[in-house]
Formats: sequence, C-alpha cells, structure tokens
Amino acid sequence: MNITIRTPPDFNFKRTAASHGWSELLPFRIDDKWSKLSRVLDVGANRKPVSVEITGAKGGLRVSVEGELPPAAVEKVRRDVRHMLRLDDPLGVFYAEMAKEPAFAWVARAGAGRLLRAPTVFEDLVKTVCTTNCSWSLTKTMVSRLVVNLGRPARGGGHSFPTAATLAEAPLSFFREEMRSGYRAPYFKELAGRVASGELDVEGWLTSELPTPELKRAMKQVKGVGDYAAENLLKLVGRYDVLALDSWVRSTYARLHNQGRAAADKKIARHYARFREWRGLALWCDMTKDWIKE
DNA sequence: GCGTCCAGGTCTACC
DNA sequence: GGTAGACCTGGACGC
Repeated sequence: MNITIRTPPDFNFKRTAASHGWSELLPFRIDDKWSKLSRVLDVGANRKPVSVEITGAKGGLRVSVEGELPPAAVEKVRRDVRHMLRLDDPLGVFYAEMAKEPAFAWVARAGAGRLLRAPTVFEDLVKTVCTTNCSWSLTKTMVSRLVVNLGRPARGGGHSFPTAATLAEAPLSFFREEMRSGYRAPYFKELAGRVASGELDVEGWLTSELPTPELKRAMKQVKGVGDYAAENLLKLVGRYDVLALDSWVRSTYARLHNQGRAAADKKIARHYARFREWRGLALWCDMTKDWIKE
C-alpha cells in the first residue's frame, strides 16, 4: 500500500535524506541517487516491523509498504516519517536569517537544514556513541551488527532497531564479541538498562524545557557521551545553539575557510557566532553544501 | 606480512 | 578547570 504525507513548501527530500550519515546506518538505507530512503519501522509490539520506502513526490512524500496495514499502524508510520524527516520543524526564522547573507542564501533556496533522525532518541543516542573515536566504516559495521543480531525481522526484509529492553537483556559479551564495540560495550549495556528500567527518560529530551547547557550536562551523564556526542544529539532534538565539532568538521572547515590549515575551535566558533541560536545548523549546512549540487 | 597511525572522542587520574 | 594517557576496532599506509 502507499501512504501519502504532505510536506511543507520549503521541504527538500534529497537534502533531508542526505543531510548527514544517518541514512547509511541500518535500519535506514539510501539508494545511490539519494532519491529513495528505506527504513524498517516498528508498528506495534504485537505486529511484525515493516520495511517502508520513502520517495519525494509533488507536494509530499510517498511511503510504500508491502501489503496492507491497519489504521493504527498507518498512523504510526506517518508519525515516524514526520519525525524522522523533521516535517514539523519550524525553520522559517532560520531560513530568514540565512537569506540575509549571500554565502548562506542557498540554504533557504535549497530547503536544507532538516537533519535526518531516528524515530527514537534512544536510537540516535546509541548511534552517536558508535560514531565516537572510530572511522565511519567502523560505525556502520557496529550499527549493522547491532541491528541484524538484536533487531526484529521485518515484513519486506531487514530488521528494526532493537529496543532498550532488548539491548538490556543482551549479555555484555554480545556488545564485545558480536557487535565488537570494544570499550563502548559496558556503556551500551548500562545505558540500555537505565532506559529500559525507566530510570533515564531520553525521549523526554525532545520536549525538555531545560536550557541547552543544562540539557547538555544531562546528556553527558551517559557514559560515552562527551562534548561532541552531546552536541550532536542536541541538534537531533532541535537545539542548534551548539556546534558539535568533530574531526570531520574541523578538517572540512580547514579546507573551506582556513587555506587547508587546522583552525582552533574558538576560531570556528567565532565564524558562526553571528547566527546565535542557529549557529550549529548554519555550520552544518555550510560544511555539507557541496554534498548535493543545486 | 607486519607495525604504526588514526578515525565523525571520552574517561579517569592527577595537578 | 585543565591535561596526559589509556582505550577497542579496523582500514590505510609505509616498509
């Protein structure tokens, strides 16, 4: 069956699907042209997960699912797709700010700035820890092993992202010997236990009223989450007054704005400071401008 | 084939 | 509060 989802006028499917590396991490998949985003979604504890294919259509999205789904499951798919592709994020003020500067005016024209995210903060959190202190290829390998081994098989192929409860039940040896996550293994085990027991409400970060520095402090209470990981997560919950500097951003900044020489973090911060609460998003758009030709 | 470096960093101990 | 050293893994690179 096909589900149609209306999108805002400034929405750009390709820019969103390819906004950062998440589309390459299971249970997401992206085609070579960045025109079809696939994803396995949970549609209820008593139903098999479903594999959906999302493509851009005029004025909206087409979400294809194998077979038919009951109304409640259709509603869950709609909700997840809207959340993942940030369809309800208010970016009008951001685009107005970007349009004021010639070097950033393309952002509003292109409809860039929607950062793809998972249906749950828990998944984004686990994946973010998988990006730290390793190559991108190792990140993909660790996430794939986690999803394939612990995720539920889906109708239409693939596996869902495992829940915190599933991770909590897995032995520490799984994270070490199967996932091969190295020193991160006890971090995942501890995090999953805290989330599954209800001690830690990471989904609440989406609607938290804490000021960003306090929310960042709360995020850093999770083992394996430092400055970069917390700031990356902040962007994924809609806070852009942080930069999330990592080695890739630093080297890209050096190439684009510093004649190939390494720049101090303070210099990078100064470069984007004028964008205030949008500086993190302005930086990311700047770094990824050439990923897609206008 | 082997050793070294380092990648989309973080933690701990120590000062 | 700032910093050195340790930490898993695996791909790239030099020899």
